[in-house]
Amino acid sequence: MSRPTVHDVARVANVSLSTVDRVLNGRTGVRAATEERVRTAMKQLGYERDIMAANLSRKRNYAIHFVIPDGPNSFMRNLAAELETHAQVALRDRTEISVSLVPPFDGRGLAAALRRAREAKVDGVVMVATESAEVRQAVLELRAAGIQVVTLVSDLSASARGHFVGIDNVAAGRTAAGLLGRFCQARPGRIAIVAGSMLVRDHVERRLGFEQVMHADFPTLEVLAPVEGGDEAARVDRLLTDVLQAYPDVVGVYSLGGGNRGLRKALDRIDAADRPRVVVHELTEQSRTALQDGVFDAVLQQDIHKEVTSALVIMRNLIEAVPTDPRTGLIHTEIFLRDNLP
Amino acid sequence: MSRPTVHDVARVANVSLSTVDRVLNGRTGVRAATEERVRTAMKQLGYERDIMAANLSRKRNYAIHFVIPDGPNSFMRNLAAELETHAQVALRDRTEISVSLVPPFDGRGLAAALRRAREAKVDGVVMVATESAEVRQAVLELRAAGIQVVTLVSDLSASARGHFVGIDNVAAGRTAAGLLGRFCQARPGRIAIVAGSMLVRDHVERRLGFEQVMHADFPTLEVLAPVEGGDEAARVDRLLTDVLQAYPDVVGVYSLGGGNRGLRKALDRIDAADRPRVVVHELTEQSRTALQDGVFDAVLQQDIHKEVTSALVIMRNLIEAVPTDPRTGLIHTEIFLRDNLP
DNA sequence: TTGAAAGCGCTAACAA
DNA sequence: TTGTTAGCGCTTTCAA
Repeated sequence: MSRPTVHDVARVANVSLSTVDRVLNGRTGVRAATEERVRTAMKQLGYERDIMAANLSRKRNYAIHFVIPDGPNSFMRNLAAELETHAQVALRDRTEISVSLVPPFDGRGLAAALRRAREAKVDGVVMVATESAEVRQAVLELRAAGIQVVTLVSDLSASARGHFVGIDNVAAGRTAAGLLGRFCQARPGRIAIVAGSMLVRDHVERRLGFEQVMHADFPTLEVLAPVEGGDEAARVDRLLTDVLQAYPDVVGVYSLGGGNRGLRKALDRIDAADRPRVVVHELTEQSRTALQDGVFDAVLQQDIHKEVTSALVIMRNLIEAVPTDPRTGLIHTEIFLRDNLP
Repeated sequence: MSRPTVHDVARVANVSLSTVDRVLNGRTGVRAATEERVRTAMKQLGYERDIMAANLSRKRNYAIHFVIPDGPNSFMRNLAAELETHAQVALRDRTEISVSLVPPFDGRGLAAALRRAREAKVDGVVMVATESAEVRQAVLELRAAGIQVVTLVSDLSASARGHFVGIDNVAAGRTAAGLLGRFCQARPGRIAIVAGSMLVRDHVERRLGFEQVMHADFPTLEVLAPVEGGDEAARVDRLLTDVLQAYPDVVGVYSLGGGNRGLRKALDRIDAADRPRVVVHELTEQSRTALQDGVFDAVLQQDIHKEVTSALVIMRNLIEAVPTDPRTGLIHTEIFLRDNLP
């Protein structure tokens, strides 16, 4: 027995197709009594609308706009490349992806891009959020215009966004500590932290989680104050080299931002036997090689492909007002050792 | 500009809709010259068939049958629950999911279930494989009957299955070794392995990967021969207790199958300070609690939700002869410490 | 070997 | 307030 259609509902409720369609789509112009009859019929038959047929009829296309930061950050470059790929495939699912790049950490620029998206009358906006009052305002205006909003990678607090897709950065920091702490139990000593900038929310959260667990579970390891390398290789090299000279008993390093090339350089100056254990973020050519060479011990990563896929699924569900499995947006922080490199 | 349709192709090639349809679906009865004209038109227009419209027209329904092990193994219970959930949602995608349970580690029972699925004329079968000649034979028969086969969680060697969805179990074993080896560097000693059964490929592969890395990277740790607990708590408890008594210098345990409750029981009999480091598979109520209590150090996990979702996507693509992004079936082995429990 | 026409489940323009 | 009818892009009889 195949599933019931609008025809079946119409027949049972003793009305025409259009009337069924009207109540189905919440359009006006149906007497309460009639609507009731239709609803009863739908219940009775267990009717569920066939979204694909509906989309076919409507010639429905989902226009989804991504707003992501511009600049040299290799993670964001990967994101852009990922979107390029998805744009092709998504077409088959009646989804048109457009992308605009905005200056990083610039609330005003982001807000402007959101306004442009609203004027372009897209169906949904996915953005890597920067915290700012203007951005929150722009999001409210999008929602008021019936445009769905999803945050990606970086969330927006107290916002009207429909969903967040990304990893839990506090948990990532905690995980780094859980690993590094266990790795370093053979010889107590100090732990160095290399950050990009404490002006960036991810980094702040990662540091927070890291220190939480270090203090609670590995009290014999003393955590030094973070140095800020601005995600620049040369600066990271210089700063870390200074730290390693000032504290010869550094047994572990957590790098929670970019600039892994500089990190590696600094470490290569030390004898292999004396090198600290190292946990870093983001799987790149650099960090992959360093893992293989045994210079880095673990890499934490967020899978951009999964993030974009999830964002698209969530977006379509939001647009169709279909509920989404809450696990869809939850991106697990992946852990790579040299042993499970993809 | 909306995408080209069969009408456009027909017009450009100067043929009728049915002729376009014939070449589109590889049916016979088209002159070579005509077919060529149609193909040229499709190329020229960049035509891509709208699968949703095609399915609507065909009243296509995908009947997909899952065969999974029965018994108390909580990972498999979760899988069953997951399928229950998916069955509801999948209906919206014209997919009917059915499930049959077979005794674990029983090739004959699995083969019988596969035969029944063939007689039920489903479109595809997804199975958690047990290695056996009968199973391989049954798979060949399915394929001969035009039924697609996907293996889930545990693969079938030298088989005709169309795809495998699951984690890379060799890599998982290697990862376990990478973690456990680093965790145990403080005090050298022996490493115990608890397996379920060497009849399932995932367990064999995990052991393989584990021993590879242990021997190569941590030669001071001696790996004992695995004990087979059949994924049963009581047996795991008994076997591990025996091992721990026979070898008081066991500093690490890798449990690559089920029966974590038994594992925990055996460990609880030891003083906290003397307990070995422990890495296990599958996040369950049991293992989660043990992580929180510090009895287990790390849990490797495969996300069942993602696996089922991927299996369905791949299955539909296989049935439609549409290529699948190779990343779809590749499920990352997630690593949980007490610090990143979801 | 080819084509015309009806229909899949749903929507929308137009009538009544 | 309700109904009729013609599609959406594709498949499938049935004729030619």
